[in-house]
Amino acid sequence: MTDTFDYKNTVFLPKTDFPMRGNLPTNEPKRLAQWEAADLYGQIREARKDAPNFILHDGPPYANGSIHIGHAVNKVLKDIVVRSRSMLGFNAPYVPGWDCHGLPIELKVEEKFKKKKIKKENITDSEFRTACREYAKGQIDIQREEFKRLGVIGDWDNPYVTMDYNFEANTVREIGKFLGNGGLYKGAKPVHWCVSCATALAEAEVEYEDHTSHSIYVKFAAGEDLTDIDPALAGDISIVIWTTTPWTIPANMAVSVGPNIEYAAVRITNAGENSNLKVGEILILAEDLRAGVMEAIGAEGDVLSTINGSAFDNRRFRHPYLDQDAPILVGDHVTLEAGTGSVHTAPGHGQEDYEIGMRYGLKPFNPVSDTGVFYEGTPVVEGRHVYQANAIMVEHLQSCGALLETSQIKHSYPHCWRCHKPLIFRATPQWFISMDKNDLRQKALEEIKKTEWTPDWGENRIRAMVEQRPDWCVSRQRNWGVPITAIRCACGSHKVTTPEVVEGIAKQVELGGADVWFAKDVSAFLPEGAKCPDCGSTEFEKETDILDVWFDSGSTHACVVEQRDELSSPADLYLEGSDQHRGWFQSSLLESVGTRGVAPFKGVLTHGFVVDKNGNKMSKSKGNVIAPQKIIQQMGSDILRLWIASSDYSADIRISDEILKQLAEAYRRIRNTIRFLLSNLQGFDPATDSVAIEDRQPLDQWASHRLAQLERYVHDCNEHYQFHRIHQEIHNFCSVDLGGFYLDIIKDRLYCDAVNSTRRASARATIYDLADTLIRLIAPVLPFTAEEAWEHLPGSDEKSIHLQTFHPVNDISIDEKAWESFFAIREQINTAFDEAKKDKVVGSSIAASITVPGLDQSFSDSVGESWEQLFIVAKVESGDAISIKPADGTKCPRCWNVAAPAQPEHDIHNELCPRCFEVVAD
RNA sequence: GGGCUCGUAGCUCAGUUGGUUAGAGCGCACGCCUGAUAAGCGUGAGGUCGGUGGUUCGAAUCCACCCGAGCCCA
Repeated sequence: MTDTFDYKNTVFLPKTDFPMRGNLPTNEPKRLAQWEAADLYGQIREARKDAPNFILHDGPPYANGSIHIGHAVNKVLKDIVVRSRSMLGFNAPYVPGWDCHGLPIELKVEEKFKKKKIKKENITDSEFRTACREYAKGQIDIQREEFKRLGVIGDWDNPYVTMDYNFEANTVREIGKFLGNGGLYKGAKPVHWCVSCATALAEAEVEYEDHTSHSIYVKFAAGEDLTDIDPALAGDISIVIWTTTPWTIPANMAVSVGPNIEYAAVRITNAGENSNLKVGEILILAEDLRAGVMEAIGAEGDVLSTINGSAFDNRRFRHPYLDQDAPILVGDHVTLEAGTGSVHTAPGHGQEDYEIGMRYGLKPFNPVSDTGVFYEGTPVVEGRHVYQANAIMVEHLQSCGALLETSQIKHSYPHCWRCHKPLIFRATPQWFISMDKNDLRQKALEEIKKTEWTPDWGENRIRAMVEQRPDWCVSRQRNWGVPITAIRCACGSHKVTTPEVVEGIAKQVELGGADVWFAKDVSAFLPEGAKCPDCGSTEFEKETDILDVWFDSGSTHACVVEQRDELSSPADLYLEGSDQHRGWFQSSLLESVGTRGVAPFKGVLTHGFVVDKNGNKMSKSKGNVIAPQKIIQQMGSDILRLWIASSDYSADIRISDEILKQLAEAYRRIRNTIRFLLSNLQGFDPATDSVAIEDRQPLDQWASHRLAQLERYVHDCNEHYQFHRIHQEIHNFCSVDLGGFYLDIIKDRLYCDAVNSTRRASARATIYDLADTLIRLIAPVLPFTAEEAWEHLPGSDEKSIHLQTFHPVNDISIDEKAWESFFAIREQINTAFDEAKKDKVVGSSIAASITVPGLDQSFSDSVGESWEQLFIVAKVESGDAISIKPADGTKCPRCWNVAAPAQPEHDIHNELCPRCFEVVAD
């Protein structure tokens, strides 16, 4: 009889509908649809409406192209912040946004017209802008779906969009504030200029790439007697400059030398093959660079004398071929890194040249047009393009006797971020936001100090940048953007553009978009009979430049955070990649400080960039790009999110197939642990079946204590944005504390004890806590999985897990020392078991009898478990050493423990152990 | 070239104010179980803490330089 009695049905084996495999790629979209149908985001807002705000303000991605892995990292980190703050009890609305204006979209739209064979001349600016608007809208729709698929929760139906009329109107108001307070001025400065795109570029739009340039050494002859400086300076004297931009020679205005540099007067003794050198003439060179220069120009000479650079201050030298002076300027920007120690200075074509030129009263002279062609009347290069002018200039300088040497040099050179053509520096009329007017720089630095930077080195980084940065050039000579709505009088004054006028313009933009500025006559924006406050004229013109897109996005605190009811300013957190110290963090800071005197954020969090397994950046050419779409399709968003959460974002974040595989394994571990917990909660009702921690079995108290520790740890990590520690700790907890110990031991109770036994009830109550807490803790990182598990948790709120909060676990103190020594013995026993099993002494430990030295019976008593239970063996005896042998006795056919049967004479249940006999015989 | 940052086992991460033979999990190898089973458990092997020099009784931890990588700038 006993052979055939099936005890399996009397054992409470785990059972659950929560599947072992997540099947994420197919299940996640369904879950998204369910959340959307239920308006989960709206539900959360309603649930948290009275809670304190936590405002994470979204930095707008540029509305162009599909999202890449960097977008995914950024948006998921934001989402984890938003979800965790919500579960910490905050009201954390998330309003995503997009940056819509700017050159990249213009270029895309131009391409589209080109493909349709429509010439630029045949479309109006207005039509073009409409096309840009449509294109941006399409891009937003693409990215929105991709972001949603990542599980990012937010107000996707009402995002902010920088091309919305309201946003544009508020941008007009913001730039108007700078105009009103004098922070905005029109000047001419050399700016990075792309002659191909015919526009000025912001620093953020410049990329450095290798470029081969002409390197030239050029003589500038003395234009006056210099013997008062040093008697050696008699005869045929020249100062030698070195430059890699020969095309700027037509705009040369001066030669700069260093104040702390010694210059040698070198008399040529051997001119070698150099046709533009004569024996006896004297060259002025930095002494430290003399040897190298002499070798380069193929000549030999004697040093007659050395003279400090400052001695040449303002002395007259002559342009190599134009009938004009090139005075000597003394400046600290001159270095001995390369060249001759004397620097060709063209204030219209270089930042440093401009600055020193200003000090000496030299105007920035620029003979180059928007498209890079030299203006009419420019000697030698008139009508030629700057790209061609290098060769022309080299030839001309050679023929006029000024060129000493020319060669090719490969170096890093600024290029346009869009068309990748080499840039030039070109002085043009531009609008600037002054860093010093109204103490903008100083105030910004003070606000930086008040902001909480995560990681903390972010503060140093942005401070150094703000300390050094030049005035902010906010002009763009393009179409697709918010106009700088200044009205100019012929006298150059913009004073007619009063705050009232700006507000009137903004009102019109609200109704018709920024297009109205271009569409209407200037009179539409001025009051009747407006007169220039400076000259009394009544003739005005509209400025035509548009704003740098960084100004748009820098204004989001004003156009979004201050505008929307659910948000509040300043935001609690801005969270972006570390490149934004120079980008959005800075433009937002400067805009806000310049208009409101305070930073728009209380805290700033930055993350690193995604790199491949070797730590190298991802690029198409290297073929090491990993697309988020592919990961989602193959593994699911929760895996992608787990990767992001598990990475320490304060440095670069690595990704590879191996790393993803590892995360998939980790996911499985967490999922299966939760599954096991759920499977042992059949019929459990937390309302009636919970057990107070004081009343639980000591072993269960241990598990509860560990859970409480974990919960506190995760809580703390969430507060401090230390997400990777959360994953590490949860995973460890599942593997070591639960799988490797606790769950293994309580299986006996769960499966075999009587349904209503105290010990089983205690374990089930603990398991419920474990499941409930683990599901909450993973929810911000694994929103899909958490929701699915939540549905399977008995007695859980019918509302989404994402409406819940974290809650502390009741804790109870345990004897940590005693547990430590227990685990130490356990480890030794496990090692012994491993050998015993390999030697085939025993198979499973449950059928083994062991001896253990120095057992502390009081521990076993205090834990309320027998040693047999704790070690999961048949018999434990005290002995001199650890030994293992097969256990004597009968294997209970129900619980598989080896023991003496309770009723060997029983008709049916003659092999059952006492516990099982009681349960089965009832 | 400059500023900031990073470099601990194959992978992801710990490592408190410098102090005993540098930790965890995963992966791997070798076993066990077959009542978490396209699961679960155990044991084990892996590191001259990027390199070199220095400070110190003592350095993964402090300093200098170098190498590699990233972001930003020139």
